[in-house]
Amino acid sequence: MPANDDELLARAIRKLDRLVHLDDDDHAALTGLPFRIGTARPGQALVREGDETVDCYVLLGGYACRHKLAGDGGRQIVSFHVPGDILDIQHLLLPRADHNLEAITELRFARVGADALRRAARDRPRVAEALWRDTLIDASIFREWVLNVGRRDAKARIAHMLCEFAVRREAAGLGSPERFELPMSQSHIADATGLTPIHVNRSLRALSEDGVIARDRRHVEILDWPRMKRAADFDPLYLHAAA
Amino acid sequence: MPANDDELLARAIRKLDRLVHLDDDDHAALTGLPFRIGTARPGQALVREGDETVDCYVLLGGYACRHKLAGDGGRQIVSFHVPGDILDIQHLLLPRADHNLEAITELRFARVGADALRRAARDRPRVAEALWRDTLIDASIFREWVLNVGRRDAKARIAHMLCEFAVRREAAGLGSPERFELPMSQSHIADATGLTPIHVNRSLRALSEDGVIARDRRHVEILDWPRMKRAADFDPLYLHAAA
DNA sequence: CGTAGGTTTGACTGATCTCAAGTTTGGTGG
DNA sequence: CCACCAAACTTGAGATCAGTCAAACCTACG
Repeated sequence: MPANDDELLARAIRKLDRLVHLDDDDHAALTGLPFRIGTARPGQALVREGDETVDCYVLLGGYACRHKLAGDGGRQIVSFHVPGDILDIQHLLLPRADHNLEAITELRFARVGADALRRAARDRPRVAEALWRDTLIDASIFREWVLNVGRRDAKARIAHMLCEFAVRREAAGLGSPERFELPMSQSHIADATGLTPIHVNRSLRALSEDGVIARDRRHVEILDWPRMKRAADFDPLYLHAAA
Repeated sequence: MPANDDELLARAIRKLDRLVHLDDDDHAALTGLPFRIGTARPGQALVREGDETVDCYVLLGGYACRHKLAGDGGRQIVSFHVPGDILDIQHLLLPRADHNLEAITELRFARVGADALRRAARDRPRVAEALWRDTLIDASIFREWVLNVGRRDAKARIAHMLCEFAVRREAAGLGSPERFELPMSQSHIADATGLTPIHVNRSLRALSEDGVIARDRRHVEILDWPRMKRAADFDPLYLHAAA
């Protein structure tokens, strides 16, 4: 496991490097960016809808989500995030946040000034391209979520969310996709899938009874990956090998 | 109304100019891009999921949508498009299409080579920024759609879709948002909102009976815009003044 | 006209929600 | 180490929104 913040940040940059090959100067431009380390408690909001945007966040440790609120108080999570993810890149170019950014677990992150990052992107086309590409993959994931919430039944929706999470956390170097600990509560899963926590609970049990997953506390084991993919209607094309 | 293809293309470029101010050289770089005019019939696919990406499309006339298919055959429309929209910008940087692009009405469009457009973006930071910004607004709209489909009931979902369409077509210079013709069938609306066509029909009737809209064939009139916004839980912040 | 696609209506079914009540879990302080 | 508490999880019963199946009815267009 990476030991310190610098090494964790270097990982995030390597991730960008995988999206678009960066040369030494590009690397230098990114590693030279000033940043401040911050932490957050579970449930704490980092960015609120309507906020003016000042910083981007690089997740160093812990899990976070982005969500929006409906007028009737209903909450919709639009994405989950794992360490190494760069959050709120969209705020480099959009003046106001259109959604909330919230810690799920204890969080450690680096704040990078949006101005400085925007300047790096202006000066170095490949840096801009890598960041842009990252946001395009983000958008592809949102499209898949629209499909997930709009056209799949409860069991498939939840299974799909689990598949995506398993694959993305593996890509982030957090271990095997076959068995892992879920950082989010069943309420989080409900808000991500457009269901109620009660129905999430029942659907998770149904998936266990089907024999595709096993659960123990918040640990999930995917017993039969091909069958799980079928149950989830999961095809990782939409992740564009970001994961 | 604009008379010819060149004028229609100039409109699309002016739209980018509104996102990020472009100088004369930027304009020249864009207007100098080679393009081919194409047309499509209603229902015709322009891009299919899995396709290698070669071109971007600028919508000159008619309406289009992007959609994804679930394993069980269910279809989810993830966005509607009006003349002036640049489609498939994401394919500048992603090698394979993760969704389908389809004509709703008779369509007229310009195909621009992805290579040429990518080169323009590399050479001219402001061009890249404008295109990037356009894709970020796209992503914001997808987030709102996740919320729409995940957390609003049928009436609100449909009302929200109508509000967005009304605002965007007005922004594209296609006339008043108070009264307009819907290019899409009730099946299209169903696929966009995650409902069945039958329930869309009933919900549209309910909206009429509530007195917030009036319908005649495919014409829609929004009788009371403040009440409509409330019924739709519509707040245009997420459009980031793209519309 | 005749046909195909789109719209409308009705009756019934079913997935998911709501309300309500336990139970387990993990953390905190004595 | 134990008692307590809040949060999360689990289960049950009944209600409801939206889906399914089936059949007319438009309406545009060849």
